[in-house]
Amino acid sequence: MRFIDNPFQCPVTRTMSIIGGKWKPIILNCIADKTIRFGKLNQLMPAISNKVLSKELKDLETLGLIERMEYDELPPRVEYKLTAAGLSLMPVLMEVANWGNSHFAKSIVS
Amino acid sequence: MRFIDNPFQCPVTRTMSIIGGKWKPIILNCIADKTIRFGKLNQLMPAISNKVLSKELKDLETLGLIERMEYDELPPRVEYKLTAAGLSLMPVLMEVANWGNSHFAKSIVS
DNA sequence: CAGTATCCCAAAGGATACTG
DNA sequence: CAGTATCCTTTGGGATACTG
Repeated sequence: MRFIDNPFQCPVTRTMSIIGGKWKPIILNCIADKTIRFGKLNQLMPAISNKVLSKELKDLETLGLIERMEYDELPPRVEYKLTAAGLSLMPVLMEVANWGNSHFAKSIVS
Repeated sequence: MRFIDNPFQCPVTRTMSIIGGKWKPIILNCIADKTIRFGKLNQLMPAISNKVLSKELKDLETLGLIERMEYDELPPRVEYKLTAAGLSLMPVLMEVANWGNSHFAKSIVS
């Protein structure tokens, strides 16, 4: 129980540091089982700023949850997709979503 | 898929706003199936400041995840325990922890 | 098209001292 | 004992303009 001294040794906290941000779960959900381009992601999430989207994608790549594929074309093309690790997160996100739905269903706008 | 415009309509994001903080999952875990006093929690988590602990507890109470019981004694005694909703979160936290353990096991100090 | 660069703001969290 | 009050630093995120 050492994480009581240092929360970042707690597996929950470490996972949260990955998916706990405002946009990361949504980005993962937008990628899902597709390969998708930067611009398409931006279009799916009009409220995210350019800077934040690119930073989040970098984070996710560094964590090994998504793969970035750059094609040598003009205009440039970059595609993202989930890695096996990224895919393995999806069921966890579903559990989290299920809890959110069953306990705060009133405020949902679908 | 409206949450793409407003992440707080996303059930994952809403759940994260509850358990995504630095301390809330740890607090819930420290309470677990016990009733526990403020001072005891502070002692279990020496790294959390007084102010933050009391704020987090208030948040969790407002959310209906814990119950606060105040006894009219001197010195004062206050005890906290999980509500049914709070308990229902524990399996979700376990899933999250399991993922964290299986994907980042190297950095764990137990 | 897929980003950077720059500047800015709000919110989270922390340290310390104090109180009914 | 169980908190408040005050002040401060850090972090996350956003707006906008620019570029290879």
